[in-house]
Amino acid sequence: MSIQKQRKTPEKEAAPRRRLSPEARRDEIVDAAVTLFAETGFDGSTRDVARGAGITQPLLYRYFPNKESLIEAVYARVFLKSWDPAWDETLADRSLPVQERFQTFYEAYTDAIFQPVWLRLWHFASLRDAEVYGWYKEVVQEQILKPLVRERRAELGVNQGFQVSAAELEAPWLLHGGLLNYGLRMQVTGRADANARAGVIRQALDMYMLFSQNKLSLDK
Amino acid sequence: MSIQKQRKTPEKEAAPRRRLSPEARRDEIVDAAVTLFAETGFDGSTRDVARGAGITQPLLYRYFPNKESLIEAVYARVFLKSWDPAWDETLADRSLPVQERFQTFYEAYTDAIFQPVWLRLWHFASLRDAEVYGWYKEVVQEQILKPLVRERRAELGVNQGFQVSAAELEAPWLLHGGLLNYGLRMQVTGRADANARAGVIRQALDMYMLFSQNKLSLDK
DNA sequence: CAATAAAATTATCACACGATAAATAACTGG
DNA sequence: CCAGTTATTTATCGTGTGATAATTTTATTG
Repeated sequence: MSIQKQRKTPEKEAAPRRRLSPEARRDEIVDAAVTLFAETGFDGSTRDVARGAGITQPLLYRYFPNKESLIEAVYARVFLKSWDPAWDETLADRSLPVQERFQTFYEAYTDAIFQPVWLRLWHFASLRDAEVYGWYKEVVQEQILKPLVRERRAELGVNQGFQVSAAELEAPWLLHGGLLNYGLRMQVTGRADANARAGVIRQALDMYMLFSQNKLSLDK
Repeated sequence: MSIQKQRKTPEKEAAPRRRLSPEARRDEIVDAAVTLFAETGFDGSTRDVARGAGITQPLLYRYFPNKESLIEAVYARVFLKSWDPAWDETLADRSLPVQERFQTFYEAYTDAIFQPVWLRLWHFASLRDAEVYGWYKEVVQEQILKPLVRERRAELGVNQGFQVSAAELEAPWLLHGGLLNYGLRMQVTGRADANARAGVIRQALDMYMLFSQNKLSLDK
């Protein structure tokens, strides 16, 4: 729909540039593929990818044996780089309240993933093979939700060891899923307000803090 | 992947049946399209739809002017019938506590939509045009979330009139979105346990009841 | 039972797609 | 500045797709 026939200059059609290093060219192809696939899904054509990268379509096959391997390169580009190692430290910093730490984290995290490219590619990928979803589920659970439960326990003075049960993860999953769904809703309806986002995150954390306090005081 | 070359009987290939009423044939085509598109997305071919319906591909064009109109028929079939009018009464029955009413409702509702066909088609549709998503958002907000806020207010003895502000909808949206996300997670990972589902719904409603009580008592 | 309306099939078109082979042009080392 | 390497393009193949026209088959009815 928004892809056009490539008309860089109205007159001269010929593209002047050529002969990049293999690494640079490969990067450009993946860039173009990310952009296209985020719009159209993975059924976007290799010709359109090539057009986006400013090359001819057969050249693509010098860098990727087939379309599937290009798709895998797109996965790697978008999903693997979406976790910032600094976040682990943010979450573990016990000089601040849990709510404050996770507020900071979730604002940064959603800043990274609440973007059309990430959200749409993630959905397209989840629908086409369960592996990507399984990988994402694992990351969220181990890097975000389990730390949340453990840190909250510590804050409330309850020591149940390092293990986190599936039952304890349900509430965090509900809120994390709610935030993800919020991101999709904002993206589809076109609105994307950072202030409102911070408010929703705050409310989600409010709910968890209240719930966990209530739950743990009842268990005593 | 699971679509095969149609081999009803190993020997006799010819399909004996023909000549249905236009309404019946149309229904069969839409059925087949729903099944196929839920698997492959809307890029599933008209030939595979026809094969699933046991007819030849050009016949499809006697009932639908083009593929797009077939897709719209699929929307109508799957999404429009997904609301049971009896649910409105369930939600309004003030002889029961709000939590109990919405527990009953959400178990029935998720029973209807936590199915591969609904969830996958909904995601495919949301990704391909925002209109479907907008329609769904409206239904959820007006039929489920606003009633939830109003009924909860009444239960807590707070009267703020009929209007429900966007701010008040945030918490319900978080939990509803969390449930939707839970459905997707269960579907992708292959697990679908009705007991576990009821438990998650209960927990979501617990969280909302606790949160709304806390919020409204602070506002007083 | 022949005549007729229309449901269904056969045959086919034009085009877009993924992929391959051969030809060309740009950079590099001597 | 020439030769060799290789990045890039041109040309093309086979297949699958959405869609249309012409033909055949089925059921109904006078």
